[in-house]
Amino acid sequence: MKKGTRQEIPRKAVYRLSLYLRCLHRLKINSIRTVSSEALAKAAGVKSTQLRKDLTYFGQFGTRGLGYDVEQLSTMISDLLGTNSLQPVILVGVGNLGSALLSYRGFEQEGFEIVAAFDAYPDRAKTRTVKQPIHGMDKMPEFIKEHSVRMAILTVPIPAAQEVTNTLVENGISGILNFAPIVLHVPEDVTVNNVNLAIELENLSYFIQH
Amino acid sequence: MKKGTRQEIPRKAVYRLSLYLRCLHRLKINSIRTVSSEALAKAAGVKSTQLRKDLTYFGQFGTRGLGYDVEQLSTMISDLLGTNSLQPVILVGVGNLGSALLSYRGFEQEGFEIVAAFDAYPDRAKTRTVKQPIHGMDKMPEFIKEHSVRMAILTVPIPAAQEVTNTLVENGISGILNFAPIVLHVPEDVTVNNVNLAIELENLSYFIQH
DNA sequence: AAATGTGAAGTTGTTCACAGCT
DNA sequence: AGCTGTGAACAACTTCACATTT
Repeated sequence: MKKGTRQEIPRKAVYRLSLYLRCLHRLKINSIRTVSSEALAKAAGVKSTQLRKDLTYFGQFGTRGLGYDVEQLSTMISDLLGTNSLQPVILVGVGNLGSALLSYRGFEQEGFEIVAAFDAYPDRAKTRTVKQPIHGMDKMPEFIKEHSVRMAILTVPIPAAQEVTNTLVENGISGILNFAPIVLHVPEDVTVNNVNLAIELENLSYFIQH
Repeated sequence: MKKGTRQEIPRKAVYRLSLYLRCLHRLKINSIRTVSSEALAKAAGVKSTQLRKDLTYFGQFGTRGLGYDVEQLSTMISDLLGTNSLQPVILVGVGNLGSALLSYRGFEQEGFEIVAAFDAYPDRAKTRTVKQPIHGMDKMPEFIKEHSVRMAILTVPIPAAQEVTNTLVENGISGILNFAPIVLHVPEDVTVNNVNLAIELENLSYFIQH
């Protein structure tokens, strides 16, 4: 249905577009107007041919013999990713990790704002000093609808993860950043990105010995 | 040099081995002795043929007509990944995210112990209540050598990231879990796994609108 | 009968080589 | 001359089909 005439952008390419965007921001700060695929690719840690191929998935932005306009290219990528306007995000599960993420500066710079947090025991969670309001789980459905929230960060314990996910999905969330080390089952129009810190370490552990 | 006769295990397969290991642990807890590739694959969210192929990269563990011995298979995978013995890890950069990770329970269960933390301003960092000792950066080289630490979690600000990385590498660290949104340059015998939370959100942002 | 192990086929993602602009 | 854009070649990964074992 969604797979119309326009070609799909490979998952990995979308990920790299974010890397390019970071580098373009840095160039902009340094008042650099134009950049070649070679230079930008190097900054992002990829091959220049890959960068050019990635861009062709959604258009042509370069000038042959010259390179890319930094301002224009970053606008095009931001538009595509949907980070030009500030997007509201909610966080569910205000434990250690959850409260750290609530205070994490890295999101705002990239166009995301954690507007509220939810926890099964909001009073206990409130002892953590964060600027966002912390509500009970029962307030979640209404909040999501009222504020048209589409993305959620999930930092609840394993036993609660699937049930909370169901509630999120039922109320209109279509993107979940999941920190619970478990496979979440969701309808196919919902995207889940898993971040599993223990697995990342385990992965390192393998590569340092082989 | 290291690439002897034994076949290399694809990066993605190594990652999935960790997923299988999680599922096997859960089966063990429920006193389940034997499992088929079909059942285990389903729990891990992959196809059964992929699971079997992944396992053949490093051996044959199943019994035809029956399946895999849960205990034996999890031991084999743990051995391969190197998580059978508790591994010491250090953390550098005790800010919001860093201190959250210091308190995060998820690591210990999987065979990793954060034994110490380092920060440029250890006194400020010490106001955060974590159980690990927090040292100044100058103590790092000696500590790494003395305790034979090989893995590090990097949660320092961007401007410090490359310099700290150099120090880590010079003193024997060969695996880095990097949370700084920047491409780290390291010798090829050092492995860096990047976790970039803002990019994960940006990625979600793309997929919820396409 | 049930389930693994694996060569071969298929798919996806990456790099090359070079044509085509500016 | 310099650098982009892209079809074609290549490489990596996934799935299939089925022979093999218990």
